[in-house]
Amino acid sequence: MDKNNKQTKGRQRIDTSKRRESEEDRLITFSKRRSGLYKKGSELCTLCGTQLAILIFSPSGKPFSFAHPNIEVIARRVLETNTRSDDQDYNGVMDACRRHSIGELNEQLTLISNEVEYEKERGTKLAQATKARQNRPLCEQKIDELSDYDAQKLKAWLLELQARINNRLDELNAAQATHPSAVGTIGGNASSSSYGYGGIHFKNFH
Amino acid sequence: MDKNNKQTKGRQRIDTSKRRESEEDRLITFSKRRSGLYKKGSELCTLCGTQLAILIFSPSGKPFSFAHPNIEVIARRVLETNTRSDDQDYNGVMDACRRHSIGELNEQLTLISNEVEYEKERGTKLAQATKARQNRPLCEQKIDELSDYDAQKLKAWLLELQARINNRLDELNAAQATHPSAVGTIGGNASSSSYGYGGIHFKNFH
DNA sequence: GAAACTATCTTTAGAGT
DNA sequence: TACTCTAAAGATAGTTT
Repeated sequence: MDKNNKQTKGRQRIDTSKRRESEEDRLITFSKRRSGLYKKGSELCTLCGTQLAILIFSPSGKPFSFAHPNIEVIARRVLETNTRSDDQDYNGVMDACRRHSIGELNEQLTLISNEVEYEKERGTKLAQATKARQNRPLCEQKIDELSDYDAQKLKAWLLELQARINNRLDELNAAQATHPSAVGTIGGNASSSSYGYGGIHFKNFH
Repeated sequence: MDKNNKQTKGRQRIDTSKRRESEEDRLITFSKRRSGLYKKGSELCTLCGTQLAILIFSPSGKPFSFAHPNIEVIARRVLETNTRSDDQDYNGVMDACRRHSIGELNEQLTLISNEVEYEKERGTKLAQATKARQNRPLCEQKIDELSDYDAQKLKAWLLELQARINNRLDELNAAQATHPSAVGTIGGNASSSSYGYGGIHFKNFH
């Protein structure tokens, strides 16, 4: 090899504001960067003591997830599903969330997120075993494979939520006459406080 | 300038397997790395055409989120919020977040996530304005302040979900007699698809 | 005290195996 | 297909403004 001729071209710049055209490149990049993202997330957790959940759907629609904490939660769920007996621990997780001043709905969201992840995985596992479920929509798999315990719990929450929403709807109906619909501009108001990477926007809520 | 006299020490290595001891360092690191994580996530979305959601709870329990897609939802909300004329407060609270696209239940998950975030923020804003609501539970604030549109939508989804859950419960009831409780090991099943960084585990669902 | 800077550390694109 | 290697691109810890 010529000394001036580097052994490889090394890392090349790519335009991160464009989708990779090649199917193969996209797959490779997805794999590499997903790992990178998980690692970053993991480090954020350990360095700052945060809790984190990442959900990714690949170009082909495959779901991937990363979360901290969750080994315990997922493990507990597996145990629960297998033996189903401990409300204690289950509620303990919820209480822990509450104590962290995460709002109730958010807590439920996290809970559901876990459901989804767990059931999704279990669905896949079962699918591998039976192959029969493979073509069913993901959402059905998830719901249809909820444990009795989780289904009851989820149902209870949904009922409660629904009641509150119905109240809200009643409220809105009652106030409908006095509710004018005004319209404002986005750009003018949002520009000073919102920004994005590559045209995608995000928010922090303080 | 003398090249040997560096202006700064530049980036120093830190141990990513340990929590930052200093409260201040932790806060700074959290802020910087959260941005970095969002950026990585964003790039992954654009490069590979994936759909993504990230939820982070800061050490103090504050929720942060990032998702792709959903700019439209946010945009509509900004419009809505702008009609209320307290844009200054709104801007002060807003920071950043990104959105792209996702699968069925996850789409709903993101939707709810947005609901939560939006309502939480709006709840806070209103609380600042009126002070009266401040002592009400967050969850009530959120539900009670849902727009008619969102409330209807959320309700519709809940009804559908509920129907599926009821089906599942019926299924479980019917199968109860024939349902032996099989027990499997966690490690055995999960090991082939889970691994981790620094003790935090994640999974891929194939 | 947030934003900018900069030297260094970390990630990763492309190529090879 | 999945690792490994290399060097450039990119992220960021500590500092300065």
